[in-house]
Amino acid sequence: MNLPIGELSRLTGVKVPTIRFYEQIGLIDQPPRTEGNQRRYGTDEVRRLNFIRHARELGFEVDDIRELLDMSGKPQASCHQADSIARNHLAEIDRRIASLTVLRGELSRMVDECHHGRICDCRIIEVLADHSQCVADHVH
Amino acid sequence: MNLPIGELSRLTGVKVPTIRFYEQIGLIDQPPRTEGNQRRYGTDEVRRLNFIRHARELGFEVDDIRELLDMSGKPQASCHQADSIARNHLAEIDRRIASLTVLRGELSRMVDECHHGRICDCRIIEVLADHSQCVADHVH
DNA sequence: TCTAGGACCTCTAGCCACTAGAGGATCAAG
DNA sequence: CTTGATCCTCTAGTGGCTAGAGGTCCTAGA
Repeated sequence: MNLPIGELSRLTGVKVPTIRFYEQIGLIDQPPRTEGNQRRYGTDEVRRLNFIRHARELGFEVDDIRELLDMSGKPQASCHQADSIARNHLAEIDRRIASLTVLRGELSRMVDECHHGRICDCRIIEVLADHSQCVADHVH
Repeated sequence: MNLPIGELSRLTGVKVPTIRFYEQIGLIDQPPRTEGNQRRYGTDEVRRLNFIRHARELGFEVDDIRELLDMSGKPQASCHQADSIARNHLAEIDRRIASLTVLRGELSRMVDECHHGRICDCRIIEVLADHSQCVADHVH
């Protein structure tokens, strides 16, 4: 216990400036300070910060994490809301994967059709300059 | 020709403030102005802005677009560089899809395991609070 | 007890690609 | 000539940090 910020950082894998940032936006509480004004943390903060890191790694936004943290502090409440946050996030990830996959298709077609000649014959530049052409080709 | 910015916006699908922003960062040239200081555009800007929009839709970054625009103005040059920009971008998209897919797997497992009870029994909260547990379960 | 240097502090600014809004000027149709 | 839609500049905000300046504190070794 009584960890300085660097130690907390090492234990949780969250960078020192990021911890201070999380404090600033109210994601973690202001910890007690030494007489010389340095932050000192306990094991609660380690848990909380780990929770935050896991959630960030799973792509949750800070506002979602705020709610999830609130919930984790009310063990008797229904987990309906947590479920709904997670499901929405999952749907969002699905949307992103879908749109990146469409993108990937177009890009890869573009790259495949480039015959490494001059700019004036280059499909990459051509497609960018006239996207409708590209779409038309594709439909055909 | 001699289009006001709103008209250019309608023709290209790029919002008015975004056009001004592109001018500010030097992606498009400063156009001539009326006596009353309003921007007037010609067909060149329509083409250029369409190019930019297509490239943005394909997820290219502004710096890449800058280079691609430069190239499209040098039709006799080799398209090697354009090809390389596009290939790098494709690789980046692949990386993003891969990491989102891993994420999707974890999230969907979490959501599936939630039995809609109380927070204290909720897998979603549990996984976030102790990620190692989750990974261990998965490996097992 | 002193000192060195690593860790800490606050504050500001920057990243990307825009978006929003205030407060005012201009343009074109009727 | 009036009206109201469009235009202008400027500043600030978005998200989630990251970087750097300029300074203070803590602690281990001499």
